[in-house]
Amino acid sequence: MIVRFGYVAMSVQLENASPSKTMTMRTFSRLANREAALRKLESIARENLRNTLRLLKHNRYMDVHVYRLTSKLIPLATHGDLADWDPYAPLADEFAEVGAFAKEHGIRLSFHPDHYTVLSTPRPEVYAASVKDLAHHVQMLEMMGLDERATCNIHVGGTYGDKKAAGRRFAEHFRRLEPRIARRITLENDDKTFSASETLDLCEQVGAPMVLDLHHHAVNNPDGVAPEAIWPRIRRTWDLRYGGALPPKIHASSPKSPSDPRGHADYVDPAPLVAFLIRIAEDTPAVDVMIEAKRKDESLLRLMDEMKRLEAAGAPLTVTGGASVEVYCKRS
DNA sequence: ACCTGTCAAGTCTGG
DNA sequence: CCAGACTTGACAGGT
Repeated sequence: MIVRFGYVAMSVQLENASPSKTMTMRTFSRLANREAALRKLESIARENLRNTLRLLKHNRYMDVHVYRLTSKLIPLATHGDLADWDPYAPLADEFAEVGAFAKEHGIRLSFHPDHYTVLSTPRPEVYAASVKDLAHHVQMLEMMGLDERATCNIHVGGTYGDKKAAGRRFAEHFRRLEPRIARRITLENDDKTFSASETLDLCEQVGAPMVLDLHHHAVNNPDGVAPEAIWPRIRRTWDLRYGGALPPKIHASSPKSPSDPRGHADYVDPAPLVAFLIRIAEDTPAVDVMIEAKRKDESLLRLMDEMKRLEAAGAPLTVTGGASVEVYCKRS
C-alpha cells in the first residue's frame, strides 16, 4: 500500500511565506477610500496566492504530494458588507498558476472550510452563510482548474441536543446543494459531536466520501468500534465517488497532553498511525495521510525520519520518497 | 523587537 | 437570555 503524507496551510521552514495574511473588517471600515481598500484586499490575496505557489514549490522539493490550502487566501471574501465586490476576476491568473503547478506535479489539494460552515444548523441564515462559504471554496478550486478530486472537507456540525434530528437536517441541507458543490464535499468525523460511525452513516446516505480522523476517533468513539472495522465501508465511500481514481484520505495528529487530549501536539506519534496503516494495508492500494501538527511540515519530516528508523528495525514498510512510504501487510 | 488584546462568522455550557 | 470557552494565525496598538 502506497502512503503519501501531507500537511496543512503553512510551512515552519519557509520564512515570510504566510498564505493567510489578512485585513480585519475593523481596519477595512476605517479606511476612507473604499475602492483603495478593496484594491488593498486584492493585493493581500495576491500575495497569499504567491506564497501558496512558493509552498507548492517547497512541497515538490520535499516530495510532498498532499497539501491543504488555507481558507484565508482572500481576506473578507464572503463578508456580507462586501457583497458587491468580486474578488475572483482580478486574481484569475494567480489562481490558474497555483492550480497548474499542482496539476503538473501531482499535488493533491484540498480545503477545510472552518467551523462556521454548519450544514446541520436549524437556522436559515447560518445555512445560507454556509452555502456561500462552500461556494466560495469551490469557486477557488474551479479557478485553479482542478477537477473534483480537489475537495472541501467539512464536519457534520452541531447536534442541538438532538443528534438524530441534526443528522436528518444535515442530509436534507446537503441534498439541496448544487451538484458542483456537493460533489466536492468530504465529511470528517468530529472530536465532540458526530463520531466516525455516525459520520459514516451520513456519508453513505448523501454519497460523500469520508475522511477518517484517527485522533478524533480516539477521543470520540461512543460505540467503541476499531477504526479498521469500519475501514472497508469508509473505503467504499471513496470508490463510489472516484472509482478508485483517488486514494482515501485520513487525518493523523497526536494529543497535546493528558490534560488536553483533544488539542494537537507539536509532532505526531508514529506508533498508532503505523499500527493502523499495517492493519489496512492488505486490501487498500493507497491512502493519503494529512498530518495535523503544530510544527506543520517539520513534523512531517520528523515522522519520515522515524519511519526510516522503524524500517531499519524490521517494520513492514519502505520509505519510498521524501514523504511517502510503502506499507506491507503482516503475513500471519 | 516584543507583548497583549482582538478579530466576520457558530455552538455549547453554565449561570 | 447572555457571557465565556473553544481554537488559530495574524493584525493592531501599545511599550
